[in-house]
Parts: sequence; structure tokens; C-alpha cells
Amino acid sequence: MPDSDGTTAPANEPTLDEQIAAYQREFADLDPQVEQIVSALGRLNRRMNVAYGRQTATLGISNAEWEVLKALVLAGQPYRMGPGDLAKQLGLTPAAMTHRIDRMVAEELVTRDRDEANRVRVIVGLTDTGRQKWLDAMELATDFEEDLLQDLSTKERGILGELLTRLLVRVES
Amino acid sequence: MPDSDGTTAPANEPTLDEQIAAYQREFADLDPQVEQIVSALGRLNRRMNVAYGRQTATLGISNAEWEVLKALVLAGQPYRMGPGDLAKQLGLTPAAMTHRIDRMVAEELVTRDRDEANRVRVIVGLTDTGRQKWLDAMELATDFEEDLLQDLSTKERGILGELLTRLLVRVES
DNA sequence: GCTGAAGACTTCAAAGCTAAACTTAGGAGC
DNA sequence: GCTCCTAAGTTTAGCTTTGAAGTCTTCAGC
Repeated sequence: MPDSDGTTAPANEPTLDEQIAAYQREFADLDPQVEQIVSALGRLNRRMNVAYGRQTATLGISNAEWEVLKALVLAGQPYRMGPGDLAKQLGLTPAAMTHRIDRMVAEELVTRDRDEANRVRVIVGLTDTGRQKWLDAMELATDFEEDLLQDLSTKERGILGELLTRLLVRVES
Repeated sequence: MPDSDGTTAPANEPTLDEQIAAYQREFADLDPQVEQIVSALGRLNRRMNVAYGRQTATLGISNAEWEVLKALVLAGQPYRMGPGDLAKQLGLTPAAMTHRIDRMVAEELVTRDRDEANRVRVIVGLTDTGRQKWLDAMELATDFEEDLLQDLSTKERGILGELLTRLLVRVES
């Protein structure tokens, strides 16, 4: 017997359109066009992170660990970075980085060594296992991403990329 | 004396272009157009969350609490939902929801009552304080969002919104 | 109207994060 | 060549989230 009086809301998440309509009712000054973009960005990102999480889980790592592997690969050969730089790039505190590296060293995804040239510094390096995990994750991720974008033509993808990049420039400057 | 040997990477985060170039070097099968979209989405979202966090902090609440207020307002009058539905919408476990509501009740942003019609259920309701906080946060957020989009014409905003919505449809179906 | 099962939270223990204090190495000024 | 200062990581304590177990209501079958 579902919900005899209407007091309890349905469990279903509102659609994007419903969400924007509700915001407009509750907040008169809202620009629906802006809200559509912002809300879609937020909702898309949440779904994507869930999808990535499912994929990395099948490889036995977490999204958090994948982020570290990404940063190290991005640094290029010889795949080394300091914990501080890693923390900055991932938006973590140095303390969190220390703990995360602890775990990843235990799982042999990365190595941690003291920099002999400057013994205050530490160097985090990618292991072969770590690099392979990144490659495997990348394989899964690109499949998913191609799937996500399958309804957009090449031209539309170009436009979308260009528009997003312009937003990013504004917010990263 | 900065960095006599080149072993330590610069602290600066790579730009989007550098990031894509690096991925292409390391992963041959990469479609740079897809990667541009996906990476821009991720980076945009991170920046936006940081910005929102700064704003909600000025109001004395956290982004997490703001999410709850949003969901309740979205539900419409009389601004009530069960913890389970809230948890589903925010992508949290019921346990996390219980704790989050504890805190928000203590801060008088929401109320928690047992549903007399069905005593298994609990009803979380928005207080006037909570509703006002949401309005204040919305004011700040829309300012920021208008700022974020200022370089895009109305037409471009329409195109961006439409493309993002199409992606969302695919991933939310 | 009892009994068993399902549903909706809550409680508890453990993982991961943050902020702040602490440790240690390198460099500047006297 | 000491002393002070700064920079890079680590440690510690406390908070938020998760997963699993527990509690309490409701409902279905007998």
C-alpha cells in the first residue's frame, strides 16, 4: 500500500527539468539557462564518478588511488613526483597524501624514497604494477567515455569541448 | 636555488592542453577530442566545488549541508522528506544521512520527527533558518555562475545546455 | 492475534580526510 | 660555525563517511 497520503515524497530523484522548474518556483531571480548548464554539469559529474568507481573497483583499486596514478603518469618519464606536488594537484592536504601513499606503497603501486640530493624531499615513483593498473583503468575509462559521447557527432564534440574549455579558462586563470 | 637537476617536477598543475598531450604520449589509443571534454568536465567541477565551498563557508554551513537544504527545497512545500529518500538523492548511505541530520538538527537547519501515520518512518523538515540559508547560498551561487558563464553568448549557452543535457540523458537513463 | 519477514532507520567499528602541532634538513645573516 | 627561519613531510586528534549488525514498526499468512 504505497503512500496513502501524499506527505512522503517519491523516492525517485527529480529529472533535470523538474529540478529547474522547482528552483524557479522557489527562487524568482533564477536564470533557467544558466541553471540548466550548472545542474547538468553537477549531475553528469556525479554519474561519471560513480561509473569510474565501479570500474576501478574491478581492478582492485579506488578512485583515489587512480587519481594518484594519473598524476604520476601525467608527469611523464621517469614517473616521479614529490608528495607535496601530488597533494597540490589532487587538491588534498599533505597529511592525506602521506596516508594515501602509505597504502599505495603497501599495495606496491608506488615507491617512496628520500631524495638523496635534498634530504628534506621525498620522491614517489610509479611501479610497473602501478603503471599497468593505470593502463587497465584507462582502457575501461575510454570505453565508458566513448559510450557517454556516442550520441554526439564529431562536430558537436568539437563545439562542446571548445565551450567547456572556455569556461575552464575563466575559472582556472 | 630552484631545482638544480630536473628531477623534481614543477609544482604547477599542468594545463588542460599539456594534460591531453601527456595522455596521448602515454596511451596511444586516446581520442583527444573525447579526452578534452571529459577532462574539462572534471576540472571544471572541481573548481566549482571549491568555489561553492568558499561561499557556503561564509554562511557558516558546509557544502554537505547545502546539499541537504537543496534537496528539501527541491521537494517543494512543505519541504519535507524522509532520510532514506534524502540519502538516495545525495548518493549517501543511510548511516551517513543519520549523522548529517543529527548535526543539522543541532544547528537548527532542519527538524526531525517521527511520522505518526507510519511510525517506522522519519520526516526531516526544513526550518525557517534552513530555508533562509538556502536562499542566501543561492544568491551567492547564482552570482558565481553568472560570472563563470560571462564569456558565453546566450546562443552559446543554449547550445552548451542542450549538449550537456543530451549526455545526461544517456547516463541517467 | 501470533509469528515470521521485510522495511526504515540507527548504532558501532573501521577507513580516509583535515587542521594543527611536530620533526628534520637546508639556507641566510651575523 | 652558530642561530634563526623556512620548507617538506609526518604524526596526532577529531570529524565524516562507509559497511555491517541491531532495533523497532508494519504487514502477510495462518
